[in-house]
Amino acid sequence: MPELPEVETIVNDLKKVLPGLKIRDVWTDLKKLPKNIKKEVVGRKILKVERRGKNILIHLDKSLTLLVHQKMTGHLLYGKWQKKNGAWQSAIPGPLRDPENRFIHLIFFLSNGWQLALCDMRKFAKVVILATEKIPEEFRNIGPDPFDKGLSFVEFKKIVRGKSGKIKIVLMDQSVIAGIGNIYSDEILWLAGVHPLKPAQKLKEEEIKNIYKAIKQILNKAIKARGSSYIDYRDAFGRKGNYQKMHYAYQQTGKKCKKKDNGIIKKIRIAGRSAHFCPTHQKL
DNA sequence: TGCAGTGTTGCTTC
DNA sequence: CGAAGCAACACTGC
Repeated sequence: MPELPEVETIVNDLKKVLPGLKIRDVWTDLKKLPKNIKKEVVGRKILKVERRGKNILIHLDKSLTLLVHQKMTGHLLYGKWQKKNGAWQSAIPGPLRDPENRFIHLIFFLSNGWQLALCDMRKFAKVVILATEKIPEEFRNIGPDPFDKGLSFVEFKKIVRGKSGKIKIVLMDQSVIAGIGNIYSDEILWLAGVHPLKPAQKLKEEEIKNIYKAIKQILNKAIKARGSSYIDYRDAFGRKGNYQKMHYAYQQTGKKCKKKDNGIIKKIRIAGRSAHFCPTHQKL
């Protein structure tokens, strides 16, 4: 489930290999992909790769941008594949042959003989080509990045206090702050010591401050660990991340709280999704 | 064996 | 208007 740390990892990987290459051809079996994609991108040169929230932007020449949102099970891979018995198989041994990397649904063939592929078991990912100038409009509903210099505590407090609803839901709201999903909202609230069901408007100044600090601490730690590979996530070279080994709360149901407060991690459902927390130090 | 669980986003419904 | 539910989809595990 690629959230900010996973997208950041993939984007950093792709930054090392893609710029300067040209797209020579495109293959896909996705039905809902815009039909013009192939026509638009073939012959284009890749200039720059960047992240916006959980979105990946691949800037091309002729003022075009390829926008990829990996949604739940999508991840971009850089490698070489060949068709064998009707299925794409990695031509290179190693992590790309991990079974989680076998759901190849889109391939960009590059000018150096390598390929950029979208692996996406559930085919939820969004891939669109748009004029670079349309990006602000595309992202009109996306909030600041947690690492934006402009996002001071005062600003963050104002945003959070202005939202109704439970704090976990507010943290996952991409229009509030961009990049946090189910895994990291659990992790952030555990570290901040705030109950996921607490209404955002009822948070004390100190609690908001703890959340504000926890966001950066958790996300930085997860980026260093190259993201969470709870199930399917892999980096651009097909390798697992390591943050799932350090989870405090997410999927830790029944385990002892790592704060050593005798709490046992509990799992509840909030708005149809799982939430994990320690009832001892995360009080309502 | 069949069905619940897995989570992101946007759309629909109330 | 806001909150809740669901569809898009495929595979795993109980």
